[in-house]
Amino acid sequence: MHDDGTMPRPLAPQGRTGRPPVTSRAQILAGARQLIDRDGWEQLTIRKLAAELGVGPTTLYHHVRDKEDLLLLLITAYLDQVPHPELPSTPRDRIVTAAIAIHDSLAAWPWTAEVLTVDGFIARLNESALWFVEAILAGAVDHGCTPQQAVLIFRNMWYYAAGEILVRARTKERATPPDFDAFFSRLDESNLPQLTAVAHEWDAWVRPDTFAQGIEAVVDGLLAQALAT
Amino acid sequence: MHDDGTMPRPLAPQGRTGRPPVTSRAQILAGARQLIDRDGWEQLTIRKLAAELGVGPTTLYHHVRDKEDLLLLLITAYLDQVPHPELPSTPRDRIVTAAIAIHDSLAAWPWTAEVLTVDGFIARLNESALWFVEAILAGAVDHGCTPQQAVLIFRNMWYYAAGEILVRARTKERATPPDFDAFFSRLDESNLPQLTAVAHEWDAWVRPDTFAQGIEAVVDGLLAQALAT
DNA sequence: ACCTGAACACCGTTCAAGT
DNA sequence: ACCTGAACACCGTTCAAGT
Repeated sequence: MHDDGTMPRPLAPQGRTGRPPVTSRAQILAGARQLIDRDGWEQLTIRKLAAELGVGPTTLYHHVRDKEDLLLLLITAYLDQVPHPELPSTPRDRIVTAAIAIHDSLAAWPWTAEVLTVDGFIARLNESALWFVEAILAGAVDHGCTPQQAVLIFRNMWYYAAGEILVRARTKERATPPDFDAFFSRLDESNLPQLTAVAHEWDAWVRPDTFAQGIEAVVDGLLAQALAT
Repeated sequence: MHDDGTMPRPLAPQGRTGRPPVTSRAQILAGARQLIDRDGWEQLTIRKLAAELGVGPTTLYHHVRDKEDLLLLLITAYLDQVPHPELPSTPRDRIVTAAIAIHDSLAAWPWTAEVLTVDGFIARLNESALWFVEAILAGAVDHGCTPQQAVLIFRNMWYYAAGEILVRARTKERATPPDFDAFFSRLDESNLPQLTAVAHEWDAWVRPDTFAQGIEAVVDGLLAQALAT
């Protein structure tokens, strides 16, 4: 549990004492975001960020616990400013809408994929981001699920969304993958007939973003299973 | 496209020439696996692996392209030895059975999560592992899907499975997460009623492995959507 | 043909010393 | 209180020189 910067710090009697700060957590987060947007996610290192801010690398450790903490603060601040969508009237559509909104926000900033799977990620979100979780849980309960079913539905949707973001984030843009031809030629048509039949189309079929369609199928499947038991 | 070691190399006229090899790709893969099993995934570095084998670190680069290549070879060899399950008679159950089998194999060796999302992962699998992909595609087609629908169903199942493995692989074993109490106390009951209501149960509800149940719901949702259009 | 050590170009993080 | 450089303990990879 650490200071989130919203509490005014009690001042020493005669004002501040000791060496004055040269930076702050807010400046560090702003610098990190700038560095990522300008030079790419791979360029975000503690040392480069410090250089960007014009401070010593070790100074950052007075403002964030470690690099993972920095990343979590960054994603939290980002999700905090994501607008909440208008929710439709049926519970099922509310679930889908909330899921698409949070997914699209994360997918738009692909480096977030690197932090999505850290232990206790959901528990570290702030209230604005938890609004999406609440919308999904409430939608499931309104649809007729028990609270426990709602939690499991959320978790399964999270697996799907996180998997989609992670796989796509690491799929480079490219015309045709380098060894795709080698891949096709290795296929044994008699053992793998379906795969052989679709091999040449695979890349083109799999490239378009079908998250919205996919999450609808996932949600419908999960809701149907919950209500059937 | 590189030598996969199955082709006999043509010998020079008078037999081999030049400095004799001190190791081989097979030995490197065996050493890597031993290192992971004994010391954990984090301990697998090029340098430590070379030390384990008693060779110079740079020697490995004559047998594998780079570290990612090594990891892919390792997972390929592992998946190659995974037994193919008996497939049930209905297409829908064949899809579910194949998915659970491949998931459980990957989940049993959690470090594989690190490689699951590399670009073109599926295209680098060998025939034995592609058997699972074929089983899922064939199941979908037998159920009445078009080949394109079958490919998208496979891809969506892959997102779900990969997400589950990735999230779980990074979730440490623990009684109760350190700042879970802080998490609960931050929640505003009036804005987040559902979340507040389930907060204390969340961890216990989410901990059990429900992949088999989840993939059934996902498959049913995807198949229903495909047949409806 | 294959192996090697040295070197390059980095990392995240700790810590004692300084202001 | 806060900042700093030096240092620790590493990485993956390239490359010229060796056998």
